[in-house]
Amino acid sequence: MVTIKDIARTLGVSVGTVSKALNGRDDVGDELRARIIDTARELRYEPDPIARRLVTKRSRTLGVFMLDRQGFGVRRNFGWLFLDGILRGAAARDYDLVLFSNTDDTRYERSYIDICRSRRVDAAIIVGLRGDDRYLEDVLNAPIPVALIDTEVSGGTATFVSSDNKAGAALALEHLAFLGHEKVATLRAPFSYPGRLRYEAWAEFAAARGRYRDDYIRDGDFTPESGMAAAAAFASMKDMPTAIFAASDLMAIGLIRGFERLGVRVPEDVSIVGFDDIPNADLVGPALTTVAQDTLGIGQAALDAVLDELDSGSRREEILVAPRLVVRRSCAAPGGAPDFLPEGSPAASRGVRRTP
Amino acid sequence: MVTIKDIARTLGVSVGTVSKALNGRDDVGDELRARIIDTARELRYEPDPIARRLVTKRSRTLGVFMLDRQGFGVRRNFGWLFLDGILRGAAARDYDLVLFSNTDDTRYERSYIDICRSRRVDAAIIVGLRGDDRYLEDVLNAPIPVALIDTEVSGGTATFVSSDNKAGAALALEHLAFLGHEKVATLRAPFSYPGRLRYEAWAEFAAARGRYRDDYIRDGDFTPESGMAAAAAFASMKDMPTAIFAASDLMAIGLIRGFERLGVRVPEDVSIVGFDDIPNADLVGPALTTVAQDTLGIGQAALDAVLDELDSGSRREEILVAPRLVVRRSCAAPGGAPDFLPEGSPAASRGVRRTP
DNA sequence: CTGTTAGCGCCTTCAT
DNA sequence: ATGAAGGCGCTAACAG
Repeated sequence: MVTIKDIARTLGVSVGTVSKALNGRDDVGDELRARIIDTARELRYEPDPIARRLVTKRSRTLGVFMLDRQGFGVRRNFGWLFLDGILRGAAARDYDLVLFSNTDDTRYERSYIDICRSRRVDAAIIVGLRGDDRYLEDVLNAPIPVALIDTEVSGGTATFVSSDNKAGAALALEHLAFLGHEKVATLRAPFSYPGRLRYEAWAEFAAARGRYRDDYIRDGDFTPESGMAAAAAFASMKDMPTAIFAASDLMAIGLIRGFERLGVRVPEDVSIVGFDDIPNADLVGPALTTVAQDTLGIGQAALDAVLDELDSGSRREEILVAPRLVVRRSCAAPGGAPDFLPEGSPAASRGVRRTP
Repeated sequence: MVTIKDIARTLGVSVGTVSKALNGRDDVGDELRARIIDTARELRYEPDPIARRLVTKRSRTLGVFMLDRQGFGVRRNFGWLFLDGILRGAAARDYDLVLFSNTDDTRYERSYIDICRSRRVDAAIIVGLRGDDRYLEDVLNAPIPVALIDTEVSGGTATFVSSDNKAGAALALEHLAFLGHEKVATLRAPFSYPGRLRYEAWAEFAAARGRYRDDYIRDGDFTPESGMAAAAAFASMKDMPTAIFAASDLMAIGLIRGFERLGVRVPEDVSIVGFDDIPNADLVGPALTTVAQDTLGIGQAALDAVLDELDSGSRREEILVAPRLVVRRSCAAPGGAPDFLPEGSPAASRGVRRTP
């Protein structure tokens, strides 16, 4: 490992001068600076980040916490998708990421913020924090910048980042309306915060068109099983809806599987639209039309939020990232005509994406 | 931030003694040690990892590289699933993980090993390294312990960790045989190393039973599209196979979608078995029977490998982790009877798992 | 057993 | 414009 001391010695100057030259300070002669930079390159000098952060007190490192009490892991926890955006943003701004997860309880014994303190990370991004978390207080009063993604809580000194759930639901509902659906039901997930927002959008949309009906509301718990149960319930109605807005893809797929089992065709007999755009949602038969969360954008927004706060001290309360509609094959016009999306669709004008 | 200096001062002892006491060295009086530990706790002292690693030259930190030239990200890159096991193992052994990914090229300008050196990480786990990687040489000659997961290369000083692909394929083929299939084709992916192994298992299995046929081999590239193309090819055969072993789930699902479009029913007319158990493979219709990679076990094995090498200096060349068969609904007996798995199935005796 | 001394590699006053 | 010196927080000899 070559150090500034080495380059100082080979040039017969002092380490202080080398440090200044390398850090672009203006109190060093132009000619000397050039020589210093040259030999630094020749010697393949690399500043030691450890030593630097010991004196600067900043680590250029972020803590990322993937909270996952159910132990779903990368495989089944949507929150991991935000990591793409976080990683991309961190790389762009030259920060390192240290990753924590509480799938087991090993590190759950300490508050996330405590972990941050002991690791000397500059800021934290926490995915999936829940309202009853034992360290909630700590997080909301953290002394470092914190962004919360995919969370049911907000407030405190943290920045709340999420999809614009109501806008996203509106996208789906407008699409169904545009296809000609008037009898649009919802499978909601009222126990969760985003679930409630998505439901509210449905309720407002239905009410605005005079189409609000209590019996077009079913409750699920985000699982495919709850979707299958709801399919049976909807199928047994005398006045069955022609389209269903599910508050999550998993439930939407459950609806599809449930209808399939009952001989109800999707999309010919009933259109289904989901929310999230989970991995491989395009591979279930029929490929799912859904509201895609901009996971990349959310991750990046969270990262930018904490780093901006670090740089400028200015904190954002809340960042809502626009989702977009992904039109695939689980929705059709009520008659059973193939799905289509002509110019002028209200959804299209607000960020629709069409995939084969 | 309270330092050892603080606790030394409040106790009227020297920092050296405090350091020793806190690090469990035996050359310090029991009574003094107790008092030191007590006041350390009272002062809520936290050792500064930065300062420590500057002097010890060890960071208790691992570098994890998710290589992903296609930019698939968490959403579509199977390799991310290994992170669960890596995280779990790291938490258990009290190591931190710093995560890198090359979805963009920002950090791709430097060798992964270089990045490790500059970050002073103790060891590295690299997921998805390819044979034509520009830094291959560097990786194979790394001065720190390295584990390679889900990779086409091996050799050098790195530990190679992967699923036992041939054993996994055999599991699938034995299952098909047990169901009564004699005309078993394969959709292979010969351009990849695991793909070749899976194919070899098919070829050996077929040959051993006198059932090897060139026209039961089709080539794909791991995409659903290649599966759909293969479905068309198989469907047009005069002597169509009754079962197909696909070298990946994505291709298996492509086969299903392709057959669906052609009116060939799965599993009534043809059974499909995949490999990997990608997320939501249980949600495609019909739920996919497949060989599940033990992603958790692989991640943990890789982590243990590098840490063991760090501790003991003993390196493993290769670690093969046993996959298991997951029986779902895409396979049936040739006649079209519902799929079943009675006691005594050869697959069952070697780690089958049945899911609804 | 305990204290003293020297750094680890870098940055930053403060002199010169 | 350059150099010398001190220190970030900790560990590791080496003395006593």
